[in-house]
Amino acid sequence: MSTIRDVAKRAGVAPITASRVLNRSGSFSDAARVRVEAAAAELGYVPNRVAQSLRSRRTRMIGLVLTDITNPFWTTIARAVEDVTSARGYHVIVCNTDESDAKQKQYLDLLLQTQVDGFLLVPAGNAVEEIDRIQQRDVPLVVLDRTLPLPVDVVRADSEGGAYQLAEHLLELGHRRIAVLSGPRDTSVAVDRVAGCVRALEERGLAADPSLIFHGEFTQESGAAMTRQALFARPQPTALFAVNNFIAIGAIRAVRESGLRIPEDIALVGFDDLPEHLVLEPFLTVASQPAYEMGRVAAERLLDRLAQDEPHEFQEVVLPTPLIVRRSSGGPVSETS
Amino acid sequence: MSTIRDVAKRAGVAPITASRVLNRSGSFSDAARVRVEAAAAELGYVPNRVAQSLRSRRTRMIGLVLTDITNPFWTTIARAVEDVTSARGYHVIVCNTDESDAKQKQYLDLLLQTQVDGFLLVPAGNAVEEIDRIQQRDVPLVVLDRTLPLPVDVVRADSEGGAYQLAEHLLELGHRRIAVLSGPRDTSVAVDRVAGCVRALEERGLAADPSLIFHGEFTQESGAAMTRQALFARPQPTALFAVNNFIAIGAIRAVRESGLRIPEDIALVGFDDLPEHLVLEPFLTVASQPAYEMGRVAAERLLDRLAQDEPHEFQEVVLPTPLIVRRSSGGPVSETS
DNA sequence: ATTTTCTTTGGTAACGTTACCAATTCAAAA
DNA sequence: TTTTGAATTGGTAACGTTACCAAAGAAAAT
Repeated sequence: MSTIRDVAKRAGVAPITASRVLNRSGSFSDAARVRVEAAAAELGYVPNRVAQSLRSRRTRMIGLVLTDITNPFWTTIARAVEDVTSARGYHVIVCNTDESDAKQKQYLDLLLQTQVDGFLLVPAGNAVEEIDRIQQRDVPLVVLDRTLPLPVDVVRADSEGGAYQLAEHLLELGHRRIAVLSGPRDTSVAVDRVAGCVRALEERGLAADPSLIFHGEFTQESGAAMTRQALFARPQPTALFAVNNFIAIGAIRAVRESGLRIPEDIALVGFDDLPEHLVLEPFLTVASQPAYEMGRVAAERLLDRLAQDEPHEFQEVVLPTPLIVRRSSGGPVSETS
Repeated sequence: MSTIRDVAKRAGVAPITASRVLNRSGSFSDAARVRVEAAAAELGYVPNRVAQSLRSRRTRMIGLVLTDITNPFWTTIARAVEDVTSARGYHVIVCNTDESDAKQKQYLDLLLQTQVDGFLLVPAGNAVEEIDRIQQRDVPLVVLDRTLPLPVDVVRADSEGGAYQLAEHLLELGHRRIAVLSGPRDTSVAVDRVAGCVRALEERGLAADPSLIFHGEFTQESGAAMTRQALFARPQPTALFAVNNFIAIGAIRAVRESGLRIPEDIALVGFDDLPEHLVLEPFLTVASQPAYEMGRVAAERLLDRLAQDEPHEFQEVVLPTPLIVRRSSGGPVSETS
């Protein structure tokens, strides 16, 4: 394969001049430009980004570390990130942690070695140490979706507020026993969504029943398992609150298994809308997170950080989570139910 | 940031010895190993993969170029690819072409510059020239999902066979007027699925009605548009055959718009199952493609190609597309319908 | 005509690593 | 004791590019 040296030789200039022409940097004569461009075309020259990166200390790659790209919420975010970054000449390396601390650490280590210019991270578990290591090395990082007890840029949705709205919606419909099906306790979104729900109850002078708050994982299986437990509670809850899309799907399955109907026998609300193009009959009442927007904003913020050199204030961007009422939450609940 | 030189100095050895210890290559004494490892740990040494790549001419990165990761079919494939390659220390760079030749060319060029070790490509449009360029440079490449008139490794599903089965299923139910909603003519899967359908008709001595074969894009909008046209045909088709999942969803929307019911008024079959975890009520009769398996096999094949040096025979792997019968195809059609 | 300034060009070195070759050490074999 | 061979270690250079510095030439100002 030909190098810039070959191009330069063929054009009768020094390699550095060829470099300047090909990168439109520095100055060069028109004659030089023509000859270099011709030589490059004739040789089918392909610049070697690895060498460029070594010299310039920039790889134009960013690491996108999320939990599971198979979840449409993350898929959409990944797509947004790719759209934004590729428009500016960056490549995206995608990694799935499956909420595992070990995998997360491994990926972050590897990405550091790869010298990615920046990180977009959905922190799994306790990522504080890892993030610290990254910041120590001055690699820009934007945390997505979740908060952490750390000074760091964050782009997320309003989990607490969304949950509050959902709970309020259920309360207005007359529900008083609401089972909350949540995720891992060390994940801010799981905690925030429970908190929003509890606040809605308390603002109405109602106490949240701790035995109706479940913590599991963000999976269908866990959602189904929590639902089965919830249905054992007496008096039985009249509504279920699933804190993410997979948990909601598991809940629906488990409710059906039990022979109950949604919303006639039990109401259900959830978080995260599924993309419009995937769902035929939108059915679930949700607090919808603006996934594409989150990815876009996070990627733009990261690129901004890459461009600026001076240290900066860390910012937290919180996007709204509008309530979308559909059938699953049902009409008002009669007093006897 | 510390380099291998710093580690070596601190350990009192030459850089090359430190390199040998850290990479477990060549030979070194136990004493050297201990000192180098200690030094590396104390300095928080992070090997620079860019420099390694420049020297070794391997980046341990592969490019995954597909049409749109937002489609669950591709999402699943991407996940499989990431699982397989990351287990062997490779990174995946994901690119969305949206079926655009221009975008595809741009991405492939960029990935060549990046010196990825290999390509997994879902070719958009006429990718022959681009692929040629890649093969010219001896970068291994595996084509996913689609065939091309080129000697190249391919991993795909049995489109023709799956379509044949679907058509047969409809014919057995008594349908005679089947509208085929297909994708771009320059995409092998679009052509193959039409062909499978036509073969099923012809084997029963029936002629395919060319006015019932539509070519559009692999999108919901296009699926809906083709469906509207199909419904204008007289006599009206009794069944619709959507060649991919997005087209099927568009078809369902358009049918509903028209006031008809599936399957009572018109039957529908499709290609590509949606992942189980996304669909509450599986409804669509489909030829299901083993997406994860396709991604896995393709990634493994590519990694094998990277490992071997000698030239090899190109292989085409065709995975089965089992028929899954559900409600959307309906029961037998009465003669009068 | 001389000085100043700007444009263009090139030489050298460096980014961090490892391939390649050569030297040294040490133990085992003769 | 000498020889042989294996294990260990290091020096040098190179991967392909561009940053940095300096020089040469051209154009403008005095």
